[in-house]
Amino acid sequence: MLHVPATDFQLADTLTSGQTFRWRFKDGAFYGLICGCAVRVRQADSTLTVETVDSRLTEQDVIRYFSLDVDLAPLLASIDNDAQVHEAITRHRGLRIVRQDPWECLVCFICSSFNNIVRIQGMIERLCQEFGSPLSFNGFRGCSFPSAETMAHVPERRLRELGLGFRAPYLKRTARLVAEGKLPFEALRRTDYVVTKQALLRCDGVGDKVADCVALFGLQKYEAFPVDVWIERAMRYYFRTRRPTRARVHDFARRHFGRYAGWAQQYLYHDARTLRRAVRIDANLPGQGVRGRSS
DNA sequence: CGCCAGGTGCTGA
DNA sequence: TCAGCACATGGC
Repeated sequence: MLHVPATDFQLADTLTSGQTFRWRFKDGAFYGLICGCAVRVRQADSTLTVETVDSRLTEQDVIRYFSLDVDLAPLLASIDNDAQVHEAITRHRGLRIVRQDPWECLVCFICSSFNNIVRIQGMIERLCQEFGSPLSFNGFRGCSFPSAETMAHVPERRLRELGLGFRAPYLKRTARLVAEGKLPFEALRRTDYVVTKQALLRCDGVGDKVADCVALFGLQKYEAFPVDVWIERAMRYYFRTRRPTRARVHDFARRHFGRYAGWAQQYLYHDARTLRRAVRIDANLPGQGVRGRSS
């Protein structure tokens, strides 16, 4: 059991903001994997409690995964450039971009195209149960994420049987590319955003939006600004006259928000979705109801 | 039944 | 460069 100091951090906002797909909330805690170790995580004030039976997990792993080493105040100040993003920051302050495994991140966001989050989660979970290794913990049955080598050898038909649809051939070809070492994640982590994005775009099933997600969530390219339907809607705020095409939105956002545009994107995205969801009932997620508004 | 979901690849001006 | 379309699947 690890107790990790976590100031200026909101676990629930972070794990329900759509950047990850495998965390599950149950009985007051989040169940998932950090660095391949099955964990149960909960937050009380400024302390994170991480339970695990895997002795390999260190406090440093947790700090790194949740980006607790990032000084949030100056970062948020740098993107706090208009009333809309200011509201989003105020409502969800403490939301952080996590550091995901780039391969897992790539697969998840290839699955995300033309899809909804609930179904993406199901697809990923079936993929792990079928081709990952079992990892149980406190009655929580988890699975490791299948390697690129494993997925490169799975027949496309088997992927389709998991409900992956037209993404099956994309995943298969991308897995082969990664297994052959033609997408060197660790090298990309050290290079700049433009080169990284170019490399990601060579994968099948990866366009501008997915490449930006992997660059942002998997490789910490904080300038990356993924533009999906939700962000497109939120960005109409800045486009009173011209029609906000995705290319124009992307260009504008990187100029308007600067080096940490990706963080602005995540706050805007999460805020837009929680506002929409506030009128529905969603008992699966904590703190996602009507919050911070009086009427 | 129609519409929507964290889009991408392909085609034709 | 850019609009128009097909693409699997499930929830509402």
